[in-house]
Amino acid sequence: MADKDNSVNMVREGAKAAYHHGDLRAAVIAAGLARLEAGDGAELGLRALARDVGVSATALYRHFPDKEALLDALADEGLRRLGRLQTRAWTEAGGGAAGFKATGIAYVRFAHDAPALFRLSFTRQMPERQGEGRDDGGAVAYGLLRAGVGEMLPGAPDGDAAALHAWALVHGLAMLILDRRIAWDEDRVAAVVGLTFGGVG
Amino acid sequence: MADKDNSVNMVREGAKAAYHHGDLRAAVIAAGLARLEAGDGAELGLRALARDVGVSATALYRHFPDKEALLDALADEGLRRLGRLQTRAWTEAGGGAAGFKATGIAYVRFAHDAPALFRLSFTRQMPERQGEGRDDGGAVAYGLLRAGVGEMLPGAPDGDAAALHAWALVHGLAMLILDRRIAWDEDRVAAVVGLTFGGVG
DNA sequence: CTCGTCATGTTTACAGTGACAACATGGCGG
DNA sequence: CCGCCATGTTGTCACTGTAAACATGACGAG
Repeated sequence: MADKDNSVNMVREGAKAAYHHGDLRAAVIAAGLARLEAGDGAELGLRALARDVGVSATALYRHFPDKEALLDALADEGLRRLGRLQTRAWTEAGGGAAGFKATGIAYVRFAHDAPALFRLSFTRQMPERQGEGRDDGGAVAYGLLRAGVGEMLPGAPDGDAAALHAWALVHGLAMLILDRRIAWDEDRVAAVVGLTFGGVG
Repeated sequence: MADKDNSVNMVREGAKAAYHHGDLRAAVIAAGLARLEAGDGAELGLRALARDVGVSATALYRHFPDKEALLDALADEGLRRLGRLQTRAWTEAGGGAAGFKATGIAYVRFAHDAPALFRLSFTRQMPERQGEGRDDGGAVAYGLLRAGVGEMLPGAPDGDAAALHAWALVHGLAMLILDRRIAWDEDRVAAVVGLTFGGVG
């Protein structure tokens, strides 16, 4: 009658299940992403996450030192996806001014489409040793941004400021939309982004 | 020896303490702000907050339906402070282009100076009934922004887009700084903000 | 084949959290 | 004087992240 205890036990139903999972970690990350994609306020606790995979909660500690590390892994995957979306938008628009603008819009759209993942990805604070060889998933996104700015404004007096300006603009739009300060409206976003990113749309 | 139990009891030391606090709620909010100002990752739990005020944890439920409501109150105060800082920056700079720019910089500086409070203020999602007479603390800030844009660009083709553009820019900068994506550097911020807000600095 | 090793997963347990119900306190109006 | 009732307290619950001890089974050495 161990009913009142705060057990972390999971109920194994299928006798099929092997003792070792094969590739937990990957499975956990997948489950986490799925949970993030389903609902903005999706709460992902260790127990819930572990149950999704069909494993006991503490098993996750064999693959992540603590919950923070798990969230970091999810965040990194989020940045990776964002980078992919941006590169695709760039190429599909044929590069140049239109491509650069498309990149910015893709950034905001990603935030709108996957709010929880976007928020998680950027809310996670950068590690303290940030100077050196950061190989964050976000590196792709930022590299693309710099490249875009370089192509857009070859002789800009302050390329750095311009790049930061563009980034801050789309990031701000994304955040304001996520926090429901403003409503999602692709045309409006395009108009605002066009003010800085140039291009006619 | 009720030592192992998960009691919510607080240890009253002074016999001085009156049974009724007088003005809890205000005291709780003050304590919450103090806790937010001390450290970025300041954790504010009900028990800790209640202990600061010298009251039992569940007493807070007499003044706030739940923790969310408490956080909402703190968030509102944060927006209110932000609005005050912006108006002051505006007047101190003498209005006009310089004042508008100062307003933007004040926004980012506030985020840097009170990171936890800023984040809390904007992370709190707007209530669903957002259309009508929102009397959020943020109303001041946005009104100021619109006024600034109106003064700056009287005949702008798309004043709405310009206002949103300015807001998103400073909000994005603030968020990127909070999440340590970029470092706080007032000169750099001023340069970036100057690109949109005009003014020579 | 048998055995030991070792990564992986499970049990049990603990301290902490937000929240609710039942009870205590004491100021204020009839 | 007395009872009402807003305010504060005690006890308890379900839940969380996490650590320690234990179980399982794949795999290489003798």
